[in-house]
Amino acid sequence: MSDLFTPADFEESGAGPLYVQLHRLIAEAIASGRLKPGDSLPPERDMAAMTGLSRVTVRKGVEALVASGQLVQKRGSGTFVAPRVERLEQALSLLTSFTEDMARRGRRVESRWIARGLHAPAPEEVMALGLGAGDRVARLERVRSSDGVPLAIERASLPAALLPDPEAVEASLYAVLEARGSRPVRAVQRISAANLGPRDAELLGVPTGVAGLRIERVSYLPSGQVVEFTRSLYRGDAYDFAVELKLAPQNQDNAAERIAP
Amino acid sequence: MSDLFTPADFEESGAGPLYVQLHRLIAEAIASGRLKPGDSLPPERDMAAMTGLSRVTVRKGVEALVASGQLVQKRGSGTFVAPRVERLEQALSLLTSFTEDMARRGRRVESRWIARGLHAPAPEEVMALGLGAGDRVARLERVRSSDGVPLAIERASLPAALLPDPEAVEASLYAVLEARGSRPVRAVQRISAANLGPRDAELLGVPTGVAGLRIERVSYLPSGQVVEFTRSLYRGDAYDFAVELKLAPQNQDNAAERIAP
DNA sequence: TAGTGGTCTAGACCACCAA
DNA sequence: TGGTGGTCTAGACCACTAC
Repeated sequence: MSDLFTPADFEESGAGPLYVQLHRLIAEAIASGRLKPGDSLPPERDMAAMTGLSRVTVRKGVEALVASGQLVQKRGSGTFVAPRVERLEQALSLLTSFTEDMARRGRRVESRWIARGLHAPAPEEVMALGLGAGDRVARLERVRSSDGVPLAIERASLPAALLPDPEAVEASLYAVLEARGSRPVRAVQRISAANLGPRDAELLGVPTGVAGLRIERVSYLPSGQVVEFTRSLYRGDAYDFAVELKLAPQNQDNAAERIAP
Repeated sequence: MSDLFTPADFEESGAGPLYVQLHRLIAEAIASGRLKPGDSLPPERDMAAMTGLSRVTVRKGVEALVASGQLVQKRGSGTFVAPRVERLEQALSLLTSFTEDMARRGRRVESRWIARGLHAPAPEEVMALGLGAGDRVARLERVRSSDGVPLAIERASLPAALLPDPEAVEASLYAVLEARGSRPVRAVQRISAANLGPRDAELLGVPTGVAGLRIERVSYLPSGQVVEFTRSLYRGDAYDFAVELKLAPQNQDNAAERIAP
């Protein structure tokens, strides 16, 4: 490992800014398997000496690899190749709760509550939930983990009429809704990607800037009333969403047209 | 705008590293509307003087906002609040091509070809396409844009038997497949998020590290043969995928079980 | 040409971890 | 206690843009 960055190697490593060259050198070492998960990199000061760069430049070269989750830095300890994270796959075409979904594949689910209570609704919530004047909203915010690994942040808003006592929700929101006879039967989700901000990244235990999957879900009762408006952030490196597509039908009365006319 | 960063403001701006404080200050100014799209920030050297920080620290504070697309930096010109990018929404439950999808909402589509040809398959392609010994693979790599804005990178692999002449593909791959009588009727997609590497970021005209939506699609003929194996990267800030969910049925023979048993 | 962001340096101090 | 990463500085040169 100490022969990773001889000054000679570094000279030949191609064009571009020095920190990009270093980034490429390390990324290739990981991709080729010369650096394996759990391996440690030389200390930053050593890498600087070996390459002839300043420590600031070395850190800049390493930065993107840390941000993308390929390297892990531990203060006081060192820089390591990240362990392989097992990707979980979730089927997108079914309306299930996180708890149910994990249970189905035999995983324990832990929830850490960040906030739980009744509030005056934000304008966004009034819109999404179709609230009237004076209506209150139940908010649930928690970090979902499986086997000790944080996987997602979930921020749910429901009309207080449907969930007057948010404190009653323990593991599964849908279980509580089911008991109250207001389990949703239909939902529309929007999926996009975003870099995690400092707060969200800390909640998920990853560096700021890592790519996350952002999912907005609006769920409906059979009557058409909105049950929940949930914004979730999943770790991009730990989650896959899978969906099956069918050939676009010619008739106009299908789900897609309702979603994106 | 020049009163954004008085030393006084900065003193009160709370705890944490200095660059985080600066980041928060700017982020709040954008969120609150005090900084609007198109507005310019003071030059880095000026911000350093106004806050009492070094320029390196100012750059570090701005960095995350540039990576997440909220700010745009132009060498020789300045730092600006990013224009609002109109988010496009794509329905996930239908099997349509990019070209058809855009046409349906009245948008022009441009494709820039990066590569197009017949090759010996990579192991990954042999697996996904179910190729036999000696089979060749047609590869199509292009950047998809709409109204001049790059939206996605598309890397498609097909059995050469189904597409012996990749050069024949112009705008729509599915149109060519349709003409050859081998248009897919079913597909399975996997969606995740990833930070864009330098190469992909450059193709999409965004900074390295921005969050992108990564989509892997495998499409099938009615016979069950695989038609295409496509890996796409969408700009996370420009694309939403929408999908409608239904209540999970109790029977075991449904799409989700086939996708994620 | 003057001003901007992009890169890079040498050196410093701190917080944290492991022996 | 010694070594690690985390933060920060003052100053330099370059490439590019706008005038």
